[in-house]
Amino acid sequence: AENAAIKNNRHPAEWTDFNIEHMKRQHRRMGFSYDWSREVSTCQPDYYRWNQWMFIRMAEKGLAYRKNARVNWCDECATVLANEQVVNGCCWRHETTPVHQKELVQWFFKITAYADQLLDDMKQLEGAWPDRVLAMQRNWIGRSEGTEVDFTLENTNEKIRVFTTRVDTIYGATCVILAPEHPLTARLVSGEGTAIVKGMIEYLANKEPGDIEKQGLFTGSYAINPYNNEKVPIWVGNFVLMGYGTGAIMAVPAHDERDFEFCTTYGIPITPVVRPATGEAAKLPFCEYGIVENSGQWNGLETAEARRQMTALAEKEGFGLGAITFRIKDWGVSRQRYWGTPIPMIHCKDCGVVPVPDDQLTVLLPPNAVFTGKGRSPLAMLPEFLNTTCPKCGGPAERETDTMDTFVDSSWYFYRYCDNKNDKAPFDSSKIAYWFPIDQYIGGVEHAILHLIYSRFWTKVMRDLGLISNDEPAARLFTQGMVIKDGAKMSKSKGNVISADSLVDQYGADTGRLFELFAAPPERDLDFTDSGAKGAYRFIDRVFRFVTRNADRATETGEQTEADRKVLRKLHQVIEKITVDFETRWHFNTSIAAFMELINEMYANEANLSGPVVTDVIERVILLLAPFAPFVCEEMWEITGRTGPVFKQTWPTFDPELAKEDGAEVVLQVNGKVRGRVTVPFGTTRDALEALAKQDEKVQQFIGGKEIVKVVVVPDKLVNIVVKG
RNA sequence: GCGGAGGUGGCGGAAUUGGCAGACGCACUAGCUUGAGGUGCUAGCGAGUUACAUCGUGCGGGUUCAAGUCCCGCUCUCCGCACCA
Repeated sequence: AENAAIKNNRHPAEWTDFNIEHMKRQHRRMGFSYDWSREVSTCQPDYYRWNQWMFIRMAEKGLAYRKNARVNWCDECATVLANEQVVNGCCWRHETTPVHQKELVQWFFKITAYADQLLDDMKQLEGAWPDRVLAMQRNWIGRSEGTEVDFTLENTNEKIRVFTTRVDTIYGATCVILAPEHPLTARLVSGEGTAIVKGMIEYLANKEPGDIEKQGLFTGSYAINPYNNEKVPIWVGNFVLMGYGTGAIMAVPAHDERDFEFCTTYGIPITPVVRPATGEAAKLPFCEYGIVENSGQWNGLETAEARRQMTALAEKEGFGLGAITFRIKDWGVSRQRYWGTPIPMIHCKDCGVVPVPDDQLTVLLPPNAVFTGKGRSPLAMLPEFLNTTCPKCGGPAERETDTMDTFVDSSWYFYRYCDNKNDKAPFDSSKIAYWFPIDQYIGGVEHAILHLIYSRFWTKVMRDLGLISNDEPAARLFTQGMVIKDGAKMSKSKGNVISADSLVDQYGADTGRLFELFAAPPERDLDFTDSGAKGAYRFIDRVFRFVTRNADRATETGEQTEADRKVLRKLHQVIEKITVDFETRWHFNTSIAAFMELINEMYANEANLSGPVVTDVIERVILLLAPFAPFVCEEMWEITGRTGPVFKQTWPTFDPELAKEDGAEVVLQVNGKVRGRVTVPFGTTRDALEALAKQDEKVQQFIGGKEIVKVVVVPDKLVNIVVKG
């Protein structure tokens, strides 16, 4: 079949299946034992075992724990989702299915304990990870420094703790606002109010984030400001988040836009307490920073200083403290799915939650699960899985039926890769010390706050467990762009997907590869166009034609020609360029452009090339193109009588002498404008260049009768004559 | 609103260290080849001009012999987050 294809001069595009078979054959010939039918998967039972082992170690340290929580729930998946897996209020796997809240007992990883480290260690990643990924993580972790202050519920000793970053504006606080879910809300509000609060919660749950209208309800109660003992009304506000800070805020309408909006809506007074610093214009309508006023003993202080001093007072008097709040929450890892690592915990009536002993791992998934897509996890419906005995007391007990989020697998699979046959431990630490951190990690930006934050967390946990010594999983990160079609990200719901299969059917896999690499540098999104793919197809054809019709010229004799020298020079320049592109910046689009220039040069000189040179050039051309279009290169390699697979050959080297141009082309400028050019031997002296420039006819036209102010000479590059008048 | 990345021909993009703007490709135009062309080849292709001068990298300034590249100010586009107190 191979030979028939060549004889019939079949087009490369038709070779796809044929070539896959061919590659397999090559592999067998070379004695590779890779089993093409088997996919590598992280979800192997031995991997479950080490996930479970890790989970138990984390539980021992309090880093894995169980609590009752309001969690995100996707009806489509019939499972819980982590906060990171909620995108625009919808499930990350079902972009149009809104997530809603459910109250459940769930397992969590204490990623919040590492919030500061995740933030601080970004210093190690600066410049080596893309800025936008670091920015997204910083934003997601959401550290903010502020003060917690206790207001007192009027006529009681009960404290209402609020979190603020601007305690310096507390004299301007004209009300305290509670989140609808705040425990105090239920106690202060009764009758009709209860229904209103319930309405607020429902309103929030069903509203797209971004266009939520502020709703408020006066509780009828008042709170005392500990700084000035003034009483302010207590409200409930739908825009106050229970999950952030303390779930209660003080509103300073004069200096905060959101508070202003709320207070003007409900007729709550506005008291300014900050004026602009001297010499600074008032920033309207909100003066955020400046000098404190209307604030008793603090008047005249700069806002930042007031903040420090007032926090210190709160700590001294015991009604508050400096506090750091994070936006990131603990990672909910329980899933009510069948797939995923079973959580290795046992619930005993008497002993509580007991981990499965190490020597009883792996807890395997039962093979006979029934999938209803409803109710409890499939595991909970199987008595043979569910019912067990307590490892501690031997009494009857139930297994945990939740499985782990599959992001657990991806958080450390690359460590297991280094020692994947180890059945004594997750891995041998010395092997990790050899390989880690990963020199270069490549992936999509969509994982910025999912996989890329989880794996950083997991690395720190394993380090603290004494398993590894690196702080970060990957020294460098590269995020590739997406394929865009008709101005939009390819997605099934938009129906604008170009499948790899159809591209392969139409043009062949090499064309698809070459087009993708040529259309844009890899970090950028690339626009798919059919004509662009056609261009790549045409180019491969062009290379193929040249190679096949010059394939058997090796035995020709003859002198080296001028054409030979030209083509060889270009060849060596291009080898250098592609080599450097590969080793440094990965701008394969420019590599391919250079390669195209080489092919153009070969076509232009084809008639005058000598046999030995053209044979030599063809060999290296195939080697150079192979990374971009491997299938057709394997074919050309065989057609031209060469043996062994291309991918086992060594990369061509370049000879700087052959790559060198005959001379330097020097640009002649007058007042920075190009007026001529000369070709000179490399290393021509400054004086000689200046003289040459002044002799140039065109240059003389422009300097004639004018005073030469200055002459700038850059050897081998340019001469710029500056004239006046 | 906050954060990040960008703006170069009709289009995708190149210019890596401040030194010829527009490499390479697509599209387009003309010609050749062909029985035919969804093939191949040759030439042209930023604007303007008969030609030259000239103008030209989002806009306005600046530094420099020289700026797409450096500095200051603005603007628009895309992406992420967003009532985070």
